[in-house]
Amino acid sequence: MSTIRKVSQVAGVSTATVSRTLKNPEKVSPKTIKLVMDAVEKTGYVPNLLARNLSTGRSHMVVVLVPDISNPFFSKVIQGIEQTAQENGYSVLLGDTQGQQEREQKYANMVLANQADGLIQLDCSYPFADKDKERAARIHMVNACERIARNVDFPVIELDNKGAAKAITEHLIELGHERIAIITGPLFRPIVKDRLAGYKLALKQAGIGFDKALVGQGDFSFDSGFDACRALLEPARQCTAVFSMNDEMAIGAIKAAKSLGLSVPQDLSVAGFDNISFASFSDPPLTTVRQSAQDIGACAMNSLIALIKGDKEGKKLIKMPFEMVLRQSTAVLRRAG
Amino acid sequence: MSTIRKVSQVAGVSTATVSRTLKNPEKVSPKTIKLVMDAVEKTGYVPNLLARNLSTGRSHMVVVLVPDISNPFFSKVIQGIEQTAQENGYSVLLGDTQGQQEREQKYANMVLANQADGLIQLDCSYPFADKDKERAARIHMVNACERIARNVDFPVIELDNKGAAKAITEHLIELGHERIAIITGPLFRPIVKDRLAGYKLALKQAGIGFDKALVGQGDFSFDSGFDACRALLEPARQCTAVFSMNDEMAIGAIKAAKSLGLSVPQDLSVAGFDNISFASFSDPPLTTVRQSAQDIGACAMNSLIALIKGDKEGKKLIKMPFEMVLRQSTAVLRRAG
DNA sequence: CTGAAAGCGCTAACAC
DNA sequence: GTGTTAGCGCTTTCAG
Repeated sequence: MSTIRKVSQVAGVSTATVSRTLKNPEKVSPKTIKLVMDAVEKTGYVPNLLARNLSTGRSHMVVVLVPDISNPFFSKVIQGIEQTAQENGYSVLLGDTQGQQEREQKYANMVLANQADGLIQLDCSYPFADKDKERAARIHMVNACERIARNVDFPVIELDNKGAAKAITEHLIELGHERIAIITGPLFRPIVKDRLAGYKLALKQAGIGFDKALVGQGDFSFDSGFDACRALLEPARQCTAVFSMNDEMAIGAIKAAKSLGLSVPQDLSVAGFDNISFASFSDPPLTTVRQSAQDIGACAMNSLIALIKGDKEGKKLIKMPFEMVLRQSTAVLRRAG
Repeated sequence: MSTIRKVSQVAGVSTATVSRTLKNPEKVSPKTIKLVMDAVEKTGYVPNLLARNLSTGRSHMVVVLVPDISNPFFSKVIQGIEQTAQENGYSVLLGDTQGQQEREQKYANMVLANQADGLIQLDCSYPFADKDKERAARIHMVNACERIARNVDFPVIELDNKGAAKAITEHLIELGHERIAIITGPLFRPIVKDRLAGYKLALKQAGIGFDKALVGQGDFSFDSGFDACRALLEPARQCTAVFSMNDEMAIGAIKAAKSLGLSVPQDLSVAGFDNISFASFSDPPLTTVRQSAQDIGACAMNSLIALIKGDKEGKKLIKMPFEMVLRQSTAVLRRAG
């Protein structure tokens, strides 16, 4: 390993000059620059970032807490984060937490330990231990996708979940459906509450009563969508459409319908949420709500960078736009008899 | 920020003792430990890892180069890597390279700059610039999923691609198929060559001639699978089964078949590769080859840790086992007339 | 425009 | 067992 000292000796200048040449060449004379660059070349010098980081007190890293990187929605968000980080000279430390508090805290502590300059939390939990709360209040953190359930105050980047859920429910209503079931995620999660609220609002505005029997709960997995839908399709519930809070469960729901001999969308309309890449390749292709996961990631990273740079002005709540994607899994209600 | 010095003052001991208490408590007397721990508690001390890293020359980070984190197979591999890293005190620096050499080099240079202790490359390219080759030879690197195409010498963790492709082709042959098409990925990639070799070997052993007209090329995306399959299904080619080199393309192929009015598996058997989580929820559920992405990731990380620790003994080539997953997208050939 | 020198906060010999 | 001390390699005032 050649160090800055070796370079300075070879170039016949001080280490300060080498450092300046590399970071602020405009403050160095051209001939010195050449001297230094030649020495760098000759010695094969690569600055030791550990030393630079210690010296400057910045690591140019951010930790990203994600409950499950193998979830296609989150992996897109991460992609957006990584891209933006990269463009701004930051690197991403990946913390796949599996929703475990212990792992969240371990990663979050890297920020307290100066290993990272900031934190993006994609889950809805507050990642610090109570004993660290005071210190944690001074760190840079943004919250994306989910909103931290606890009463803490960090920038949030999220979808207009209520609006989007309302829009997709209205779509089903416009198709003539009234017995519209919903498959939720875990009810403690803010986004689930928001989406449920949007669903109820749409029903209410259309003068359709809310029926608890049409609410099924899942956990955002295929299997849970399948199971929930099987239950919802008991004849007594007379359900003709299902709105699922994500695409995986919607695909599970389609499978459930088929397993009961029903066709989608003739016998049952199914709508999803997220527009994961698989949505257009399901059979039938899935009607869903598109939210740009990459944009959310990019936006979250930009907010974090602003915080790190000291912008106190940044918006505290950014709502990302959504877009309906109408495909073939929803259709006009075929009235019986 | 309280530093080790402040803790040492509060505790009335030297900084060395504080450091020892935190890292090698067995070398410190119980009463001193208590003194120090109380001071740590009181000051809210968190060791500055930047400083520790500089001092020890280890960052306990590894960079992972992945061509596309939103690919469900890779995201599982990363999950395996992250899990194992975590268990061993390492963190993962995510480098989503999009296959761009420039980005690969940027991330790879973090290892040269001491920002990371090692590197896992999931793509088939050599991530260092030629001018850095000499220095790069001394760093710790392992190669997983893909094999670096260039003639360099690093541990490789890969699937038995040839064997798996042979097995799945044999499965189709056993079902009575002889006109078996194949949808490949980019031909320069070693895994594609290996899988193609396995396919050819199976045909040969069964006495079936290899027909170039039954080879379609894709790029591992849904759409490319769709397009390739449409072409392969021209009647003149008389193809009755398709083996696709990954599941996404296989699902695209199923869609292509349906779009031509064919049923899967009655009119066309389709087999995939990878067993991504969607595979069991496609319609029909996909026959495929399971490779445990997480195990590959875990194995890669373990190999890297061994390298970092100085094991020169480690295996240079680890072949991971595969497993056939028979579902409903393949069936016995229905002989015409 | 350049150099000397004092750190950044921690670790690790080496003495005691 | 514990303290002293010299770094790790870089940045950054402050003089000149």
